[in-house]
Amino acid sequence: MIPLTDVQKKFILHWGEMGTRWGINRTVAQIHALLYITPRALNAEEITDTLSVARSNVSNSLRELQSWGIVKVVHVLGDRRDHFESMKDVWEMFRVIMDERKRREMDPTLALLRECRAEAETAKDKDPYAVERLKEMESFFETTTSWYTQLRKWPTKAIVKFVKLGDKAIKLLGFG
Amino acid sequence: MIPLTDVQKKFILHWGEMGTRWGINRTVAQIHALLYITPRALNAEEITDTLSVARSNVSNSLRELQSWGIVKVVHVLGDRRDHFESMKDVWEMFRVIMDERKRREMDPTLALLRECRAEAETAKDKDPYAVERLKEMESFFETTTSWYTQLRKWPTKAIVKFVKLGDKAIKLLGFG
DNA sequence: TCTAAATTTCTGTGAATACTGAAATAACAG
DNA sequence: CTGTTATTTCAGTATTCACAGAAATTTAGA
Repeated sequence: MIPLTDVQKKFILHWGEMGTRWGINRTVAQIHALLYITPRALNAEEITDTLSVARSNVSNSLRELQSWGIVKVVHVLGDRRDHFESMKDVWEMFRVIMDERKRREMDPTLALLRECRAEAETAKDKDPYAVERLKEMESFFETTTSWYTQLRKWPTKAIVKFVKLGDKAIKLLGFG
Repeated sequence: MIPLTDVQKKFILHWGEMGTRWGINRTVAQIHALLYITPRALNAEEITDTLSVARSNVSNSLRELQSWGIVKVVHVLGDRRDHFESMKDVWEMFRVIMDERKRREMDPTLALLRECRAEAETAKDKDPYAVERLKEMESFFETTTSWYTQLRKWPTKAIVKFVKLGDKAIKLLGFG
């Protein structure tokens, strides 16, 4: 059992709430926060005791976090148990999360929109308005996902620089 | 009751599922999809019948959508009832949604991170590791929210152009 | 001011989800 | 091979969330 400072508790609780608002299980998010804010890798029982949740719940939540790719198993010499640690580079972490969400949610949505539009265009009971709306939605998802694909290749430093440019970037790139 | 084509049904159902994955109530998302794909404004009863959900559910969901700012009340001459229509410009719609999520979730998170860091730095039981992690998280949220604030001012066309530049933008801006 | 329509509020119910604890399985040391 | 520890699976339970339907309130025309 890891003794938590008030600050750590506050952070973990908030992260859990944030999770729920973005469709991520509260415990999953809390475990992630705990591993992120803790200097060393923890084993499942330490997590169980620290957060007061069932061992099996921890097991499943850890699997979930691993499937996202933001938590990894590590081993400690002389200890049979699995230990878990979170990715620590925040930028990389959110890149990984975004990649997953793109793969799991954006890509299928784009596929569905294309499918819908194709069907709407060939259907007997024509609905030109729906076709139009679907087209626009499709084009939005196309543009943003492709944008993300480009942007994710940028090194963190380039992004930070780009941000600092602010409005100036529009002019520099020649989009008046 | 609005007769829905298969395509419309498919789109509405998918949108509902997408909603749940992003922490948005299924019915709320479905109503939004319905209003988006429908050419004219609908009254609450039409929505009730079309989606087969309770009148009260529609009422609450519509209030939620209005609080987000993506659905508006309109009136039809000679009809007392409120009619509802969705914003149709997809880019503007997502800008509005992002603004709200920033306001509701990002800004408070950033505030909490600052608070945590301040407390962690002055606490008796020093935890330099936590301070470090909180700092990095804070800086990430600062950078991304400020980035978003800049970017949301860009006209849609500029964003599309920017996307099409792809990797070239890095060179053009001089971030090698 | 009265009445009827429209809308919202509220409370109980149902469904989905999260969670626990026991049992089963796997991994390992002796 | 055997006993022990670690981990996962699974079935039942609890909690949360979504929803329906009734009741209350508001709105506006007569």
